[in-house]
Amino acid sequence: MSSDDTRGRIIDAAGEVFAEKGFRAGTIREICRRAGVNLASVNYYFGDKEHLYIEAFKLAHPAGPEPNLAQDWPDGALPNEKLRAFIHEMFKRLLRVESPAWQMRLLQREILEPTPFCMDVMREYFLAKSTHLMSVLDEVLPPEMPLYRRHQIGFSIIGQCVYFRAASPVIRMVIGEREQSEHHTVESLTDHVCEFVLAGLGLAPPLGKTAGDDNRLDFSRTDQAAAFTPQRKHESFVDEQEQDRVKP
Amino acid sequence: MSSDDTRGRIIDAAGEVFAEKGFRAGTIREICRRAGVNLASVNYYFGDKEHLYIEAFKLAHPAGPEPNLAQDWPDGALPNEKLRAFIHEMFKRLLRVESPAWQMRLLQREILEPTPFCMDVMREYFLAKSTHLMSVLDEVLPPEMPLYRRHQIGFSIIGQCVYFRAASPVIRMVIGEREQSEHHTVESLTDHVCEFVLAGLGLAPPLGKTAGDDNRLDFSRTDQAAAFTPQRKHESFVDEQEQDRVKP
DNA sequence: GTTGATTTCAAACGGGCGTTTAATATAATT
DNA sequence: AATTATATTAAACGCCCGTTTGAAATCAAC
Repeated sequence: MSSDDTRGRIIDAAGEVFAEKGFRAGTIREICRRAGVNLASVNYYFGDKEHLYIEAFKLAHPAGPEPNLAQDWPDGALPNEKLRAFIHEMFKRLLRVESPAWQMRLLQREILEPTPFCMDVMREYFLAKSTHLMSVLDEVLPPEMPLYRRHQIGFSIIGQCVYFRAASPVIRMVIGEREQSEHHTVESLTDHVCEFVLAGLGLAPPLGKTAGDDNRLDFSRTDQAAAFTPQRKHESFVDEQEQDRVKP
Repeated sequence: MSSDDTRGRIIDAAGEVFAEKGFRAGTIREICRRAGVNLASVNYYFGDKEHLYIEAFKLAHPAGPEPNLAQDWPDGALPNEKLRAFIHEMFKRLLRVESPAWQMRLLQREILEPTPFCMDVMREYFLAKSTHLMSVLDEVLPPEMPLYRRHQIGFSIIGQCVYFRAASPVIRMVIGEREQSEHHTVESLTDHVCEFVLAGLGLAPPLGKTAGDDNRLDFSRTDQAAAFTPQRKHESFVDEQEQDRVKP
């Protein structure tokens, strides 16, 4: 258990604070206050703020046993099952609210705004993650598809997952608090991204209406859509969510 | 023209600096240095740093003429053409390197880490953007699909676009500088996301291999109802390990 | 040219930050 | 018990920040 000694308590508190506010805005004073230790302890145990951040990040990086290794799969697993497991794991980590919730937030922060001193750990982590996803995609994508194209597809999948987490404040502005808490859960988002991605890859039926004859462009567009699409629903965008926190 | 007087030069410089470093890390001193004005000018013209940020953000928000209004479309435009135009416009704004490159970066920053004083402008902007995307999707998605599902699809599309920009440093770590500069251009990424999204919606052929039936599910003929059968919730083979890492 | 308002300027203020220090308390070793 | 090593503490240092100030410069109108 790392939260017994001073050093461990500092790292834990640092992880929380840095994940919440970032490296620069997260202050040593708050970290020490939260850890219940003296201000000078950080410099005593870690030298300076930067090295404390690195230590916290190293702890966050391999956070928990990385379960998604290629050889972990049962031999008979279908590609869509593997893909689903990958996305599910991603959302579980991104959205988890349990005790060590800060690890993924810290990682996410490094993705979107890298600090110069963690590049090596980051590269290692993402190479592993990407390689794993690529190995799954390889079973699905045609062999003649160029590598850059496979990469684009992989990042499209990861990007969707990360976005739902990273942009959640702005998403809440659009769909309202209720819809978000109800439908942007691990399970619901996993279902959605899986459906969308698998459809794009041809492993599941497409999400659009299948009115036409084949999956070519469908020409039954405007009339049908205008007739059946309830326009009211768009007004529910405005969705009476009001939290104002404005300053005087 | 805003860049002639002192006030305008300050706003321009503030936009750049805030877009690069964020509200907190961007200092008034650097802004004034870049604008070539005295340090006290910010407080003379704007009162304080926060109001300067708001002014810069207001200028960034309607950056350029917003071309993507629903009524702008030619009446005969197909849904996939509209979708492509939406994605293309998104990437053009996200990846542009021309003179006012900072507007979208500032907006992107507010998406991923909102400052409390721009919420209103943000909400207005994103409601408009989302409503527009939804109106396009409505022509494609079956009318009985619930609203939350449409929202998820919309955010999946936007999320892909934003991610390619926001995570570009980490993406570069994985694919290398050459592949990124060569294939992560506005046109190449527009092509990719369009293909992927349209395939997911059934407006284009899927990206996966279509030849063999080795491990591929066959959806050659599916009725519409099949598209909405919920995925199995619990994949038993998915990892169960949620333990925290314990330090030795 | 004088007056009066507006704009620029150099300098400083107070506060929060990361970091250091030197003294003290605790533990370990002999 | 005495001595050394280790850990904690309160206080301070120096730095950069946003902000303020009061005087100098610039401009406008008569």
